Amino acid sequence: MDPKETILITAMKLFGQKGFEGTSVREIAKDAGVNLAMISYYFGSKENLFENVVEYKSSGIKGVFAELENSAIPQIEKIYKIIDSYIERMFSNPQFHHLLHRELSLDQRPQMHDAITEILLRNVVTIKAIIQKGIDTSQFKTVDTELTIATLIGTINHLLISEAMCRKLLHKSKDFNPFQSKKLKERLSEHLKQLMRSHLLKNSKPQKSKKNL
Amino acid sequence: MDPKETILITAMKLFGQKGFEGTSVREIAKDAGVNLAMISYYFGSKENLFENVVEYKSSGIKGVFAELENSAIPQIEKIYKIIDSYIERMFSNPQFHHLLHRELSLDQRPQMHDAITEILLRNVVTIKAIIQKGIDTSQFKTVDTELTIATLIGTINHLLISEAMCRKLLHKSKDFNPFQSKKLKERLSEHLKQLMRSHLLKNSKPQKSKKNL
DNA sequence: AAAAATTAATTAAACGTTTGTTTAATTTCA
DNA sequence: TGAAATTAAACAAACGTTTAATTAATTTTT
Repeated sequence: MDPKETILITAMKLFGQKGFEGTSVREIAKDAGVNLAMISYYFGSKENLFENVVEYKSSGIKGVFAELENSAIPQIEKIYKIIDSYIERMFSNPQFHHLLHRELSLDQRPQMHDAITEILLRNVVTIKAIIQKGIDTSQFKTVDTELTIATLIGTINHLLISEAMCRKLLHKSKDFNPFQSKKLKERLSEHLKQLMRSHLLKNSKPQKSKKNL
Repeated sequence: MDPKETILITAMKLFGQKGFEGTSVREIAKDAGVNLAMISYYFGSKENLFENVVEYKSSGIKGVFAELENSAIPQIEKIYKIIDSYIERMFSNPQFHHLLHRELSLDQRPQMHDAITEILLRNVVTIKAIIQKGIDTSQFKTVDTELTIATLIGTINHLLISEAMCRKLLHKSKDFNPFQSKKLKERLSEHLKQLMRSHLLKNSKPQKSKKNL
């Protein structure tokens, strides 16, 4: 395989697990099975490798909600799709999300903050427009759109902070692997949809789920 | 001042800003105005200093909700108090929260994960009991209590991840300091209370705020 | 209460490793 | 033959920690 890409993937894994300062270039080289000097040869410096990792991994994250904005379905259903899309994406690579959040919370490389916030907030404009349209067309109550978005993303994120905390919060045993649990994703989806129905819809009947089928 | 405490406070500040691996003991010593060897003398090792920092800073965080549990006020008002208490606490020391979350997301010192989750989830049992009692006494709808807690804490946390992202999410200019903004705390409090009203209360009329006074 | 003895606190210097990066030589491939 | 890729070795700097010597504070003895 392309050694450059191997380095990127390995670096992403180790930076995610151990942090930037906690990972040595020797470790990356060894794990990737390439010579130490190859990293400087391809990327110049450790910091530049890091920037390349972020760029490489984020290039796959597209603005998938743009088409949703002008779709004909009810606004609340667009919210449902956004919820499921976010859950899917964030659960599919928790380590990369750790890396991004960790970097944002550090004062070490502030020049990267803009790039990372851009990645994390890539779809916020679209979501905001969808909620606002819901309000304008009287489908939704008047809510704080920006903080509603914080609630959506923040709830998902809170479960992804660490496996240990997620397990403790949900009272699960050690053999429960939260980040790979399909059940948890479905439970989270249910919760967020119910939450957003109550929060956004004007005549929000407590729409019961599977229980009374 | 007591040099031991000076070291703890300085270490907490630098670990919060630059991470554990990103901070050298020489830096801590210099910033604290003590000799380098004093850190080993008092704390034995850098890692032990880190554990002492977490212990030192978290000893102040008490379970203030215990008394609330058996209070006579409506359950939803207990939720209000919890919301304001969490906002106040988390906004009062964002850096320490960064430190805790960062440590949890790392594989570096897993022996600390239990201690940190204990700190972060210290009041979860109480909150859960309050929501559950609300459900049992028919004040609240049937909700996912655990994920409701994730929503509460996760929403606040999402705004605290970084000043840069918070500003971008709220479309504020660079001179806006989110972590010290009283207005933002009030706005967040309003949002979460409205959210929890809709989510929890059975007959949730859109209870308007200041706007129509 | 003063002097001596003992413990604690503080210091500068050095320890051996590990760090990110570079060099210069070698191999690979077109 | 020549450019690109890969290697082992070396670089200086920074790292956490320890040492041994010195000063400060406390306790014990007279």
